[in-house]
Amino acid sequence: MRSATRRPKGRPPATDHAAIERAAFALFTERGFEATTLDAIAEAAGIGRRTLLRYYPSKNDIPWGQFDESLADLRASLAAMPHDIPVYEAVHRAVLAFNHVDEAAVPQHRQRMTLLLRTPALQAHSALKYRQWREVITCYVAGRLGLPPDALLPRAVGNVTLALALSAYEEWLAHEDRTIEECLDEALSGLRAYFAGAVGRPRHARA
Amino acid sequence: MRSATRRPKGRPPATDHAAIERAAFALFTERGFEATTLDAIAEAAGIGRRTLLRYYPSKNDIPWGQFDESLADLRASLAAMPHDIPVYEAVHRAVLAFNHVDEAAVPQHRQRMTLLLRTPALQAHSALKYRQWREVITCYVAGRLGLPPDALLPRAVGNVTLALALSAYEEWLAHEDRTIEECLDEALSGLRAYFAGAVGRPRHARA
DNA sequence: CACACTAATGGCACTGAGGGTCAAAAAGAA
DNA sequence: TTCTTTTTGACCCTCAGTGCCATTAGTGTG
Repeated sequence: MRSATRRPKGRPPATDHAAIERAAFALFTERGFEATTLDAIAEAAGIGRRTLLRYYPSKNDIPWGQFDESLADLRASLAAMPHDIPVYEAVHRAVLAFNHVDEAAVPQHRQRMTLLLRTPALQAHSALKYRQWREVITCYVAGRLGLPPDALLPRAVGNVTLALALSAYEEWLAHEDRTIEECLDEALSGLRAYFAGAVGRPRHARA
Repeated sequence: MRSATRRPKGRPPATDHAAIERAAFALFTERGFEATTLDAIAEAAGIGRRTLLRYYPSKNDIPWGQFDESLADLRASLAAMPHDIPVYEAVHRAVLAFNHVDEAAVPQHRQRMTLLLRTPALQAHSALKYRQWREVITCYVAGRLGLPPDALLPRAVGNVTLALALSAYEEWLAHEDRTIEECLDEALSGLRAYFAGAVGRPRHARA
């Protein structure tokens, strides 16, 4: 049963991230995030509190799971984009691909994102996670435009792309029947119209 | 000397927000934000720690000062915008006005924004402040478009406008010689070009 | 002047997050 | 068995934030 990737040397881990997250999410949904203490999570996962804090640098990082590792996918996806499409198109496609989840995993993803987007402590902490995500976008855009990554435009595109993605996620959470892809598309096209000035002289509708 | 707005009743306050912020910023710049404890700030301000936490709900709120109150200005500024200009133009003008600071106050503003934008704990906490700021934009846009405030487009505009403002601030902080107005203008126009697809086939520049 | 009344203060105790240190536990290797 | 390696978890500490409550410093009244 334990043939694959044979154990290297010392004492084997008592648990893994998946098990901890299962225990943690059960408690979060039961009592809420803030009301769940690290002690409670550790006990539910059958480990010590100190060990729990070795698996995750902070309580706030638990709902994010292995997010940091997944950023490599986003980077790779961007790198694989053809060079003959507009930058915004490449970015949009990569964001769509990055946020695709299998049908079966949708309920878990909804639960996770609900927690992340509706819990104040996590809304705050997430800013630190988003920063890394934005950097991936920013670096790609800077590369495509031949600008340094700390130039205004690439950074603005990184910030704005994140803003769009979060808007789409909020919409997705509020409407059970929608897909993330739909929401992302709508957010992008709506914003393009907004910036083109094609939206916002509604002298006709209402009053 | 104490004629204006005579004291109402009970024990007079031992300090005020301005005095606390002065003491706090001195310590923040001296030792850094994280390394400054609430006890140290309270002592420097000549008050008890418990009292300090009545003036500010948390340590993270100190650098933000009276931000919440200033949101009323943003709201008013938007409400006063003419209805015959595109929504994005109205929003842009209001954001410019909101972020205008007097020449004399620029150094303090730089110091405050540096702290807010470059301190991880504050980057995180600021997300909660930004939320209220975004809501003001979102509600205005929703009103102009005849949509509910929780519709996708108004929310996206709120998120994106914040993203632009933050990008401009980062640029402003990195370049002593620039004004916030310039940076905001450049961010907005750059993004309009980006979304128009007018940017990003730089087959001519370099290689 | 003494006595209420009122609002701000600040001390005390408590919880919970997070980190540093280190001895014990549990595996493989010699 | 013994050595080596890695994880574990106990113990102790600091600091943010909260509830509670007696104290203090003013104002207003008899």
